Amino acid sequence: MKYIEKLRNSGLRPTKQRLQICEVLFDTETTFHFTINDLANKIKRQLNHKISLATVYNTVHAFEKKGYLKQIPINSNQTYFDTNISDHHHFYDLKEEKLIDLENSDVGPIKILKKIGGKKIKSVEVLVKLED
Amino acid sequence: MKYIEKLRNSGLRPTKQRLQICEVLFDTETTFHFTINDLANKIKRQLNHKISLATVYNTVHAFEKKGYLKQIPINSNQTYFDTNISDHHHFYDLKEEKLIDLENSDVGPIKILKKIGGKKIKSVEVLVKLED
DNA sequence: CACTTTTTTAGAATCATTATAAAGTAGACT
DNA sequence: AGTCTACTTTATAATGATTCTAAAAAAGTG
Repeated sequence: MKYIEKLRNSGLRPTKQRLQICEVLFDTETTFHFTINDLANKIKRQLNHKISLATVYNTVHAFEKKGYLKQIPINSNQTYFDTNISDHHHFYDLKEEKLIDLENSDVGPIKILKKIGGKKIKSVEVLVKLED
Repeated sequence: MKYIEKLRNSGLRPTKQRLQICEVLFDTETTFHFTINDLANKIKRQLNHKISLATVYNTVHAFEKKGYLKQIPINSNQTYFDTNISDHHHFYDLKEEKLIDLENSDVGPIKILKKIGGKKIKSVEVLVKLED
């Protein structure tokens, strides 16, 4: 199985649950956005059995820490994650409450002119809110 | 009192609590970032009495809806607000867990090349994460 | 297999936020 | 000032996402 190596290399034991979550997250044509709840439902639908919610939380956080998922900075009562870990941005459709990817190439280059002493820029994320 | 008009013009009755919250929020040299909890504490400290937490929530949301406050898009267990309602951005210092303003003039112009049919851009917000 | 460490799990705990509904207040009109 | 109505405030309860707990299960090692 192709995810066993990946997990081992990250120092994560390739357990049944983690491998199944990998399938649901990464065996897809396209990347997608999700909340923990979305993911738990998708797992149940797709694998026909449930994985404990605590495990889903643990796994998503572990994957995020390892860089296999990204959190999307947006204000919502739930946390949104993205399986697209490339350097990119988001539209947020306020009416539909839906996120849409915005590739880096669709945003002109961003220059941050202000510097903060002793700190390095880790990421630059753009959120474009849309209305009708 | 200078906030009475402002509130009335927004269709908000100028109640004692709202006026006091206006003082705490807007009678300052500089703008600032806060969570509801920060604000509730600041009120208690500065006015020497408490305003019900529910009222603080109600008022902050009312002010945000009217455009007197902005929510800052960031992932945290609490919601961050900003009394700086000018078009600007933020640094987020991951180590200190602190927000720092980033004026529009400190960010090169941002061009959003992708268009979404029937939707207008309401805002463009940049979050720059900082590490050591 | 025996042993240690990590992981999973159900359920409880936490904590920010929102809802409720009763009491208080503002504004308008006499 | 008094009356009326609609809006506000308030304490408290309810909600709901997330985290914690600690016991059972599974993985890795020899």
